[in-house]
Amino acid sequence: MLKKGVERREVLRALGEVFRAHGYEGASLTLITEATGLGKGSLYHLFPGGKEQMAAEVLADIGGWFELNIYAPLREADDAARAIAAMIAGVDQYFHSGDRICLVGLVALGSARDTFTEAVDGYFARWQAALAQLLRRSGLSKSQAQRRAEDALLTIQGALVLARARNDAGIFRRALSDLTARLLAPAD
Amino acid sequence: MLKKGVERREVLRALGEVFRAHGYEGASLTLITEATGLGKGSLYHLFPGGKEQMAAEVLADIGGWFELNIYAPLREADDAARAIAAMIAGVDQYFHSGDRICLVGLVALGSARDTFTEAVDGYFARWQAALAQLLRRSGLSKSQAQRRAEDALLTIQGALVLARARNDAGIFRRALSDLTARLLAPAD
DNA sequence: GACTCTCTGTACCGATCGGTACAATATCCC
DNA sequence: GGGATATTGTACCGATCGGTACAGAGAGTC
Repeated sequence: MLKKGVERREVLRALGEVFRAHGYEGASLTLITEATGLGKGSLYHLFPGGKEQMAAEVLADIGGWFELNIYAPLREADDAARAIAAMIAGVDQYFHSGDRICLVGLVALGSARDTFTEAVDGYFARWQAALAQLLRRSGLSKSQAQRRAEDALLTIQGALVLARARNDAGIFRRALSDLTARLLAPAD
Repeated sequence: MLKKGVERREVLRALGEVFRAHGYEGASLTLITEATGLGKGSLYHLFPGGKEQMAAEVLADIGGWFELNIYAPLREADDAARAIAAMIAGVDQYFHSGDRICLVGLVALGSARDTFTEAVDGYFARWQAALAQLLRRSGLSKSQAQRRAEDALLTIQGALVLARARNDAGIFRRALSDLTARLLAPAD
């Protein structure tokens, strides 16, 4: 029998990696059973809603991780430089320095976006809001803060795409480094 | 009978839109026949290599478009500001101001990347080389030029992802505008 | 040990997948 | 018009898709 809380989290992690590797459409139940070590019986017992529920929970789990490790620290910080460094470090860790892509970005590009609109939009919306809020506290105007936060998110996503396309994780590391400087620059 | 050159190009355009909308794995032959108006018979007559050949030719076609409309002008330009403005205008046109995603980026994120490594890598490599070459001629160091070109590509890709994720094409337009300024800035 | 209730492996479902075979139909050249 | 060739629609292939049914194994309780 499952130790409910613990095991489910591990299953979600494995599910996340399958969806990351093959996309929502490409992640067949065969691949999923292999990656999780769970047969269809267990899978549909855990997720009666099938593949859609699995993906939804994975996205929610990712959202939870970012809420805890990225957004909340951003909101609560009083030292902007330190908070931004922490965010960059967290992002670097989460994406394995560019070796791991962003599932939310992948879903956003595919046709599964329509099924998970809210999760996808919310992921970026909350991130941008938390970051913009910090930048605003550090002296930027509202619109400048929002624009700069937008730039940060798009840079991270683009760096992940390009790093994977060119199979060069260095692209991601360089982008994060440049981004840090850009976020900390004085208002222009 | 097909007027070979003309019709094939139109078929490739339709194929491109299907792959853009559903990804490589998600683009079923049913969707393809609907989008192209061609039955399986015609499809496999035109592309004996099946789906893989279709995608390969679509990617090659895209590469050709960028070669002609983006890379070559970049290489041949002598006025950097004008050339960069032209590139941005071309990109804005191609991606319908943020309403259309980049198929190469989408393929890069999916598991189909391994099948089309060369096309995906080449698309970005040629772009970066052409842009870096121009920036170098305009006075930047080799490494600065390369880094700045890399930043340009990643910004465009990220803007497309974020614009689609948040369903806000304005993100793409703002990113292109900022990018223009960043590309034209003096060496730092 | 018997009674629950949770969990899981297996067989199976209809639908659809990418791809093939091929006869029928156009279109071309002469 | 006839013969060659290019193109197409349709039927069909085995494999796999996501999902369901259900019997039985496993664990917890008394």
